[in-house]
Amino acid sequence: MSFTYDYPRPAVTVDCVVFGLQEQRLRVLLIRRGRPPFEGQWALPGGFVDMDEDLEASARRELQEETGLRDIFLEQLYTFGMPGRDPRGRTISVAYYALVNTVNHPPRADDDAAEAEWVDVDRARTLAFDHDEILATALARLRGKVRYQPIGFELLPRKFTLSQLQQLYEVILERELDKRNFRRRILAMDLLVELDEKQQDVSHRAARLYRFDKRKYRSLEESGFVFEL
Amino acid sequence: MSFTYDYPRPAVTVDCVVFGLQEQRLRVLLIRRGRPPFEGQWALPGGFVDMDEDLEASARRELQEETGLRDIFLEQLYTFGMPGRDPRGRTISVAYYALVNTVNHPPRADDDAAEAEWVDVDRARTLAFDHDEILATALARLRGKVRYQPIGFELLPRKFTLSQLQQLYEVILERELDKRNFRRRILAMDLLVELDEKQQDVSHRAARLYRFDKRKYRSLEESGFVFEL
DNA sequence: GCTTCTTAGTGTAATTTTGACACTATGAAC
DNA sequence: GTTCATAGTGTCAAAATTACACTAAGAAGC
Repeated sequence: MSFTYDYPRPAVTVDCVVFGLQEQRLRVLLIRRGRPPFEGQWALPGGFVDMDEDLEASARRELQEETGLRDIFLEQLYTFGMPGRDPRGRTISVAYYALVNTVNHPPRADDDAAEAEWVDVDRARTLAFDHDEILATALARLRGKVRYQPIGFELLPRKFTLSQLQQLYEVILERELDKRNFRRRILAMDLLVELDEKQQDVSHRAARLYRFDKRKYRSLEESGFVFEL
Repeated sequence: MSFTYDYPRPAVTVDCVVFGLQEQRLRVLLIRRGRPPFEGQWALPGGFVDMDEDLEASARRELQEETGLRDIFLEQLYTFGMPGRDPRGRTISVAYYALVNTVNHPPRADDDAAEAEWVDVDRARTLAFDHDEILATALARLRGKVRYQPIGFELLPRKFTLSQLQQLYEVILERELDKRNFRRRILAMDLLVELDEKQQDVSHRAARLYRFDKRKYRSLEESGFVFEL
């Protein structure tokens, strides 16, 4: 079967930059390509957009197919369309970035992807296509956005300690934060719920657990509150 | 002539939300469509992406063709691809937003566009396609971005007074600012060059003119400075 | 069970930043 | 020379930010 048009059309794909946190390092989920072009090279998960499918739905479908991830934070990043970025012909890629708690989401290769793996963002290099550039764009976006939108929580388990939260911000922003000042700030926003629970299985004093109250955030947001770290 | 592919492909377009300032109001440049679909309705300038042309180049070409605008601030906004957004069939639109000093850029209808006009952003409604949504997205982006990137200057003439700058921010952010505090802040950033010139042809005390020093901004930016209003 | 080790958790004082606020200066028009 | 419109300027109180160091808890090892 084939499809004919009066004017030439580019192919349209989606690619996803999935960030996760492992061992105090920021990671990105890559797949090893199982077919040409760039067979055997690391690449971002992604694929062609179906004709009757919304762009975000495409991204979610490809993620599920190639890595098993579903129901995660996903947001459009940027659209890359430089002629020549795909050797198969003109291809426009709508890139998304996603944040997951990697403990809940072990990688899993599937379908076209030969292999899926969490890679340290600083070590992910020479990816297929222009995926280095897409990754760099996603990193810049994450570093910018994390400061004025409470998206960092998406990288942590539902229950977390304040130290974990602080480490998260330190890893993303690449600078150290003062413990007391950090706690004062984040608690003053009144977005965290203090739980009646403590960390388990640590060989030192166990820290109190908190969770992020997304509903409270949404309602504060409506009354003009802006998250800012 | 026709073009055939093994799989169906969406059409890809670019659309531009061009903002300008006129009579202390924020305006958007619209064209009246000269052909179906939505013939006669107001729409954003835009059109189909050529096969060998970068996305931003497409946006600039369409802007020039339809409105005569060139060499302006232009940045990618978001990509809209909901099935059904174009009655002619699946169409994905990469939207850009632009900022111009409207004094230098009078509208001019051209080519496919029957008419081009600056419309008050609050009065622009029931545009063709999903252009209402694109405009709303662009407005939100402008309001967000103007606070932490010095892009507002793109809407003013090269030489401007501090009062004009303040009004600009008041219009975009939709709130009043204190004159003395505004001046203190903006001058403290050391991004404006005080010129040896005053306003001409005003029937009251003439204000000093300033210009934005983009080079200084870039160098401060590199050393970690962040613009913030 | 005592010591050690590791991380949790807490307060204050100095400095800086913010926000509120009102009058004089200049220059054109009448 | 009076009127009118906008330009331009400083201070003080309150709030926010920064820098900074010790005690508390609990598991591990002896």
